[in-house]
Amino acid sequence: MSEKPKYYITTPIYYPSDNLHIGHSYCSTAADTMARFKRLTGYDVYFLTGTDEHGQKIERKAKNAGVTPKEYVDHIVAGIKELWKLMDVEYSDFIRTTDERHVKGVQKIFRQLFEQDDIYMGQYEGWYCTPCESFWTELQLKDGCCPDCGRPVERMREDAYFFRLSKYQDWLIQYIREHPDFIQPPARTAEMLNNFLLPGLQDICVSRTSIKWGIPVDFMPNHTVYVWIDALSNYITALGYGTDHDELYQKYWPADLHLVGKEIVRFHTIIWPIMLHALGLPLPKQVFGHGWLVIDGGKMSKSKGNVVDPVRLCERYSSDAVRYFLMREMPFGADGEFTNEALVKRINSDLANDLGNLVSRSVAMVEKYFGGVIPAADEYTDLDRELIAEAEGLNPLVEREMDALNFSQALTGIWHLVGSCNRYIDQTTPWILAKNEEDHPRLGTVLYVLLECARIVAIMISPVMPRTPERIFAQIGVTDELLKSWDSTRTFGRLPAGGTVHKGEALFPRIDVAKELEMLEAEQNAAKAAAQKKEDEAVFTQKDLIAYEDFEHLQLVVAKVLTCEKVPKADKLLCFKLKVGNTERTVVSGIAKYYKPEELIGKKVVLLANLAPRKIRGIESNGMLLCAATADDTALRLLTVDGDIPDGCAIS
RNA sequence: CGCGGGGUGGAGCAGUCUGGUAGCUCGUCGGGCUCAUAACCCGAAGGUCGGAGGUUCAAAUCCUCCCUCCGCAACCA
Repeated sequence: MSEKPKYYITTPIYYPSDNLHIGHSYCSTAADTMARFKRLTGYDVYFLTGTDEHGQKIERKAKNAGVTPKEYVDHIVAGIKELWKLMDVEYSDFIRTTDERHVKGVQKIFRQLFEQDDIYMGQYEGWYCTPCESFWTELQLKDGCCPDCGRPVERMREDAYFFRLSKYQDWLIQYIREHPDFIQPPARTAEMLNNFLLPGLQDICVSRTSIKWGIPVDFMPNHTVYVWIDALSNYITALGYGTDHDELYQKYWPADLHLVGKEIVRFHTIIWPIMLHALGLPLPKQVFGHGWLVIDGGKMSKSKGNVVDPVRLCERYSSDAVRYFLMREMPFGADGEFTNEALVKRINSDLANDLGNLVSRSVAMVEKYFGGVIPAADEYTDLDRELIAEAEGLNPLVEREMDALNFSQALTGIWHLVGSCNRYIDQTTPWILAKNEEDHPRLGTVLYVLLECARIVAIMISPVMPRTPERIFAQIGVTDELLKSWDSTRTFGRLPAGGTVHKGEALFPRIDVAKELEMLEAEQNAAKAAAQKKEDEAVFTQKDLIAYEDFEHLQLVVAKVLTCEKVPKADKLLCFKLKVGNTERTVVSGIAKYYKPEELIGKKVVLLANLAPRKIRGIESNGMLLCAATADDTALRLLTVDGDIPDGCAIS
């Protein structure tokens, strides 16, 4: 037996803080499509997916839900596995970063990097909250105090591990330049070089003591391994790297393709290659950053209530239809707009009208004119030969496009053949041939050509649509596994005459677009309303009690906005000139997203007057304007004073 | 002047690297067919290719400047 070439493909490991949305399905569908294509074309494929379960956000979510972090993620992960089953995402392995094998692997990697001095002990400066034993960065602080308990924090240094990215910077720049295919699409290469690599890499802090929900450094257990060191390692820990059973690692590493979203290309093309190189391991052959599914021109977000649920779509339209839409509608590297209308129209025109109807009418004619028995082809005419040439040309075309991850182009090519078949029927008018006995050999040829084309199409679409091919085979009477193989599409005419066709249900029933959209919209509005309601019922958690004197420290006053303008080159900042009694002062506030400067002039607002001054974007800000905001910052309103009262008045 | 990507008939996109009749899908209008899932086939209308300038015999394509949208980065006391 000849050894099959291997192909190792991965998805990112998803963050199970919530159920996954259609964007995650997009990535996994692409990976699965590629995996299926490679299997079909003779590769020994290993397809890895999983979940990245550590970190503060999950710790906090679990706390809010009143369960342990592990219990929390177990629940979400179960849902994710169900989703992949529903969508026919057939992975070889599913790794969770809480798996024992992963934890052990990461600890070993961390230790090795430390022992060879690529990770070193350094000092991390930040703000420390003694009661909470937590370190916070400047940004995490809330009103200069601990975001958890609200108590004051103090400036402290703590020991922390750092990873020497800087040491490998020049090597990586050279590697990327010598391997132009490493980062795809090519625009991402320029982005990485210009934005991160050429300006110079900083060593990054790779351990935290403030985060408990993570992998402890085994030789210094109060330190937790930084999330990206943890997460990226999954691609090799899943293969048993560093254990006594590393057969999979030996066989499949390096990965042929890491499929990732464009937002994490950076970690996969900078930190990960440096980690691997430091460990003396080969690099993945390619990292492909795909685009996002956007809605109304923007990201999907929970709080906007516009998150598209893949489960709902698959249940309603079949996973094959959803997978087809995702792979066909937009070029893989670029962002693409997701709309219900586009989805339903694609299903109708491409799947129901073009493909489904083609199979249906072809099979119906064989039943009608030949009693369901597949006729033999007679002489081919030029018209036949033209169609046959297109069908035979599909194999190399699809192979080329799929290898370049141009899913959309591959499908376009396949559908061109479907269109040609429909045209062929009109050109050959089989229903007229059927009227004359002497035309029956010709009629048989026409129908044979159509069925054979249907067989080829069924095989071609199978990586994208795993279920539909069997339904087509059943209708056109293909039972022999050899006739379902990729190689069998290279030469036309493999379908044996004499078999029987079976007209079944419509492959893809036509959808009433207007009705469907109305229904989907109603559903979406309900979801939006639910999201809104959830927001309104924001969880309130009482912080520790404080003494009245603590409150007295805050000097709150009424201030009148004299002028207000945008801070140049900062899209969140507004700069205010405020009148406070007989004084004036400048305050900078990050609320430009929520207010136009001119609408604030003259307003009486609430100022925290005795906050220590601070330079922001070169402007000294003296105090802080009080605002109310939702937890996710989708809505924010300034506090203003009700009625007429002079500025400068104290607030208590 | 932080980095990157867009702006092409009503909608969504291709074409731009390698200048030379502006293409595809959907929609609209007209026609044809009746094998088929009111499906299929043919034809038509509809574009100063974001704007201005330049190079050229010739620019969606190359150069310069500008406008605009979207990400990333920065910024959020």
